Amino acid sequence: MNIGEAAAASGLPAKTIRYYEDIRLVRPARGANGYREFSERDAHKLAFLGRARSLGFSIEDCRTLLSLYEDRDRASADVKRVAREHLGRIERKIAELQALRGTLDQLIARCHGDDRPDCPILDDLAGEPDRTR
Amino acid sequence: MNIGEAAAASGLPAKTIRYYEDIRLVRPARGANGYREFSERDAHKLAFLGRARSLGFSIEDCRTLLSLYEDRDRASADVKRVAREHLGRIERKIAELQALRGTLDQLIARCHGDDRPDCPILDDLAGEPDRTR
DNA sequence: CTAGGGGTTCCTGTCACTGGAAGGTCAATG
DNA sequence: CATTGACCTTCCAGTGACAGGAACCCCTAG
Repeated sequence: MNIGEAAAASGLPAKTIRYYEDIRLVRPARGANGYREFSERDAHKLAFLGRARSLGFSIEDCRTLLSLYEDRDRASADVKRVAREHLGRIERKIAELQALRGTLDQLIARCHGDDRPDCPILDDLAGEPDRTR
Repeated sequence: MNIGEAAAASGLPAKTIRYYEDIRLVRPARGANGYREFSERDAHKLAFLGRARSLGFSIEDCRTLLSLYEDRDRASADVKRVAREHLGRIERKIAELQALRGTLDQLIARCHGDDRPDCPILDDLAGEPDRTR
């Protein structure tokens, strides 16, 4: 199957598949005309990558997960560790964004948002002490 | 004040300040020796930018906020709109990450994480239907 | 024979910096 | 006066994970 079919089968854009070949995540065969030839196994790998990426795993994590997937002697502990580290990063990111949300929420609440120029949001960004809080 | 002092005063790395000049967020004067010369006003702007960036505003948002900050005839509604749009992006991102966390949590919980090879995390990534859930 | 819809490579751009190389300038010291 | 070391300058490359587009090749149908 050529790249268009592989894209349809895996749900990944052809551009992305070419990129994955560039960084050696997949290594499709080549036909006489220079076209990539994807096996079922290649397509399966691509779908695996698509799902791993949609869970937010980095490309390097994907590389690790893929090699674990293909290793019949893997230990599930290794997979779990990768997933847990990823989960930790996500949780830290959530906490960080929630803190931002809290700050922004407060600033927005205090700004009347009309056609007058005075604005607690700008005051805060300018480092001015807040007299209304 | 030269770039090192401006960096210390604003809390931004000198590299970042040079970059901000590159993209015309600040326009410090130049001395006879070619060194940048930052006024108090410049330093204040840099600190403003640092705070806006730390709230997660994009550079383009910062550009807008800075011009609003410097416009005495601004309407606070304009500032509030920028902030609300940013807040919306943050909230969408939080929701997205929370969904990822939920999925990952479940997968991790079901993986025994020992030295055996069978692993629900890999099974899920491989697209296999789950028999234990 | 031509048109179109595949495919190919290569280059550029994204975002907001960061690191590093090669070299100029300044203030203090020997 | 020469040197040292801290500072400054510019320019180039890399980050992550692609996306857009140009220029060109290939295959099939009409």
